[in-house]
Amino acid sequence: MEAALTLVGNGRHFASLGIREVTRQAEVVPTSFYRHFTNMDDLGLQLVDELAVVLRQMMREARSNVVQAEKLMDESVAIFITHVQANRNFFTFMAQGLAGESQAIQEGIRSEMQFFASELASDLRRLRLDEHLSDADLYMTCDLVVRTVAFSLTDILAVSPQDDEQLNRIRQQTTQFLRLIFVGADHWVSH
Amino acid sequence: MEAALTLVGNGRHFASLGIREVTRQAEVVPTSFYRHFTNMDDLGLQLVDELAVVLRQMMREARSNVVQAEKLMDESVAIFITHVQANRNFFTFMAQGLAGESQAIQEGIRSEMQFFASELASDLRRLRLDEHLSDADLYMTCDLVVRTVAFSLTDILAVSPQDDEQLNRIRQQTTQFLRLIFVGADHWVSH
DNA sequence: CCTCTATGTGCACAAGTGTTCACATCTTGT
DNA sequence: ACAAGATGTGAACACTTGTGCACATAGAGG
Repeated sequence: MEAALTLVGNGRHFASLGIREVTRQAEVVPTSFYRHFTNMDDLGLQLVDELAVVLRQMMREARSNVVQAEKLMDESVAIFITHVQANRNFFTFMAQGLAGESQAIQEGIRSEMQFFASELASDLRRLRLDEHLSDADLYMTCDLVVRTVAFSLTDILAVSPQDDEQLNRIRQQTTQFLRLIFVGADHWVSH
Repeated sequence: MEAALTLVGNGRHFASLGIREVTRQAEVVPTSFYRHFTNMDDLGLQLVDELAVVLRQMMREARSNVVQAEKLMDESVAIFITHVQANRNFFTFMAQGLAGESQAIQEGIRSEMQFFASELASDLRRLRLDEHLSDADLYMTCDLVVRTVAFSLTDILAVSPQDDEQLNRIRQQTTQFLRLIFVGADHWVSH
């Protein structure tokens, strides 16, 4: 799995990886592959499971680090970018999987994002923000937030990890997006 | 190119396609491939060029069909979904390319989206909507709109083309997203 | 009509691929 | 210490792959 991630991080697309290629990178004989996975899709699915762990760690850190609502967005986005940098290959795999060729992997990532959105909604409720929103409208807002951040993933991955200037631009842009969404949520009237 | 699109529409990922595979689908001998392209990346780039045409057609249709600002969003989203259905393979290719393995293809699609966003900004200016927004803020809003719609692409492509119920749900959801964004834009204060 | 260019073909080759099987080795619980 | 299960190995197989070459054909402009 680590070998596959390395290849993905090296510019390859997961869908184009072969068994022999992965085992070569893992410095293991091709036959060994079958001791752990039945095919590449299987490996991908297990990667999704590990991705879930990475995302939850990130969520935990965001929860404990965000103190006041004022800087909520700036800090969350900053934490997101930090985690993407620290797990670049994982997040590359995630970005690829969103439109990948395995429907199962796609669903896995998608459901992980939904989970993230509902957790975010709970958190906002707990912080007593956006109290005028119905549950459905709050969830919709969070869904849009998660999508926006997920999309900015492709921006982050497209620039070199050392290019702090560009990263800063992306960070500000993403924060602006979220700000815009929450201004919308503040003035939202259901119907 | 058509053969490649067919394979992509059949569930394959563009990055995993081989020359022989494509020529087989095109009912042509592998050697013929080299008469038109130097490698698969080259083919992909030409697909991006054609994608640009498809997108511009869609934009043109949206411009001519949207009459009053009231139903602007509903109609635009509806047109988008119609075009995705009519060019499913093209849009699947686009969704894949956003996190694909060819950096050139990625940039092509990305720049196409930017172009779309700036055209949208011009249109809104022309319709005298959101006049209180600075150019930069208006562009940011349009960028977010384009990203949101692009993301909903993955939703559309994930459901069967005949599943009208799900498609309707996606249509409504996307429209809600846009509505939320524009409510935000309405109350946006620059700083 | 005839030539030139674009496109398609058949064949060949070396290299890479997924998967199998029988056999070796390591790790772990008792 | 030892049995058992998990993991790794090497050789082998039938295919598929990308790409090069010499040759055929078709269509268009003079």
